[in-house]
Amino acid sequence: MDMVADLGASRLYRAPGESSHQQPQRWFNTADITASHQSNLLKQLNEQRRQELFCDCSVLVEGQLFRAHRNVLFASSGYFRMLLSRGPDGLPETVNATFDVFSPETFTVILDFIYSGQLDLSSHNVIEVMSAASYLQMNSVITYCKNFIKSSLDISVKDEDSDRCHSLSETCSFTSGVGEESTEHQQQGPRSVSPPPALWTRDNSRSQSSFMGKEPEQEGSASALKTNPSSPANELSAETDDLHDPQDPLYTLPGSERRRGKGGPKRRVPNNTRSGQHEDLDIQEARTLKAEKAEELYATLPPIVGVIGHFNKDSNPVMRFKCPFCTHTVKRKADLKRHLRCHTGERPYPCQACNKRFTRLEHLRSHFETIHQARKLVCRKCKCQVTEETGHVVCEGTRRYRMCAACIQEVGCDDIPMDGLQTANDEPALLLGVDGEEEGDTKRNWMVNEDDDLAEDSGADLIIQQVDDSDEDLQ
DNA sequence: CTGGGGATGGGGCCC
DNA sequence: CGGGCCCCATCCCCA
Repeated sequence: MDMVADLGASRLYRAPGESSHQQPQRWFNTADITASHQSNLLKQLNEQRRQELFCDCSVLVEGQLFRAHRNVLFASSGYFRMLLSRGPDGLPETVNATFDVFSPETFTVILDFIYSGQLDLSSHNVIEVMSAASYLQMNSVITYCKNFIKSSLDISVKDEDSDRCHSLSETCSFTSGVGEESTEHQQQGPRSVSPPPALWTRDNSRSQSSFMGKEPEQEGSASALKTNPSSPANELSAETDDLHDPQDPLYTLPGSERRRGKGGPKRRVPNNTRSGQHEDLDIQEARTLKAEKAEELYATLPPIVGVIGHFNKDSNPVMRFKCPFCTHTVKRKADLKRHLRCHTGERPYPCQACNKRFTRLEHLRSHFETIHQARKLVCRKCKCQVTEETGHVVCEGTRRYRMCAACIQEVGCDDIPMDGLQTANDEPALLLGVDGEEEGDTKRNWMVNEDDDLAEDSGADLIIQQVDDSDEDLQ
């Protein structure tokens, strides 16, 4: 057999006995062969499982028995790897495992994935499947679940996200479970044995919407996340925190801004390629979708579970609300809703000046006041107390801070590239609306519209100005 | 390497 | 129930 072409990972081989002069030629793409072989092998194994042929492993989940092959489980799950590789004397003829930390339905989804590569995720089971996958140490399933949740949460439908949506849909190709741990990053390769579910399309926001609306009647089926205090499922919280694309401005990782290093705030690239009318329509549509998706997000979360926290002095039970993602409980439902943002990554409060997003308005306000408004009456250099009159406001890009007159003089205006000295009543540009008109609602100062352009981060610019903050009062 | 300070995030709870 | 305040923990930067 001659190798006639090298196409990267896949190679083309000519069939035996065929010379290059013979026509027509039959080409064998080894990648196709491999995919086909793996697919057939998996089908065979699945069939054997269904007929309970050669099954040497019994898994009991809440009383329901599942039969499987230990080598398949071994190859698919870190948990089973540990379970099945212990003991110097080898394993008995049959291995039994018992689980009470997830439901039989959930394990069915997991097992079907292992044997078919099809992960039957829905908005109602994704949390429990992810929890079970975490317990069973099936990283690829966790990744799929994360992507699924992220997609559910991805309420940003900006054009700039299209490419990411595309890549997301690609990374959510649901591939074979066998050997997944070693090949889960090769999902775009020829190994993919099944197409992604219908919802994973390029425009995943829309498809997700339609998907979400597909199973409203199963609301009650989404049981609360079952956690085992000693189980790896407790890693779920950390795992869930990880699900956010650090590049996604709407769902940045908690603290990811800082982890990203000293690079400036991410700038949005204006899309000039489309007509204004089309853009307006899209923006309206995007806003509608965004609102709908936020509703869907909370509608599809696992039900909030009321648990008895403790007994008060009258021996009456005190109800608390349990987070479906972690073990945290709170007194008030509203507090739980706030807490959930640390799991969902939702950051609904963007800063007008730097586009950094926050989970809470108060955090945004605090950020805006300290970073962009120089509200702290302290000299940044010598830390001495200054007043609004004596503290000169130094602008560095979108950052503003105060320096006392002495420090200003010490630094020397010659050393500071100054764009000019603004008058006391000048509003900094970043506090204006995008079209330059001052907003009547001062809240708009730190809120940014989705279609607003970012304030330019003139990183090198340094402007010293005296500011009368009296009319910058935010509330 | 280390300690201090700033920025940020999250929880409790009051209004 | 949302907004807001206070407090604390953590991370990061810088001297």
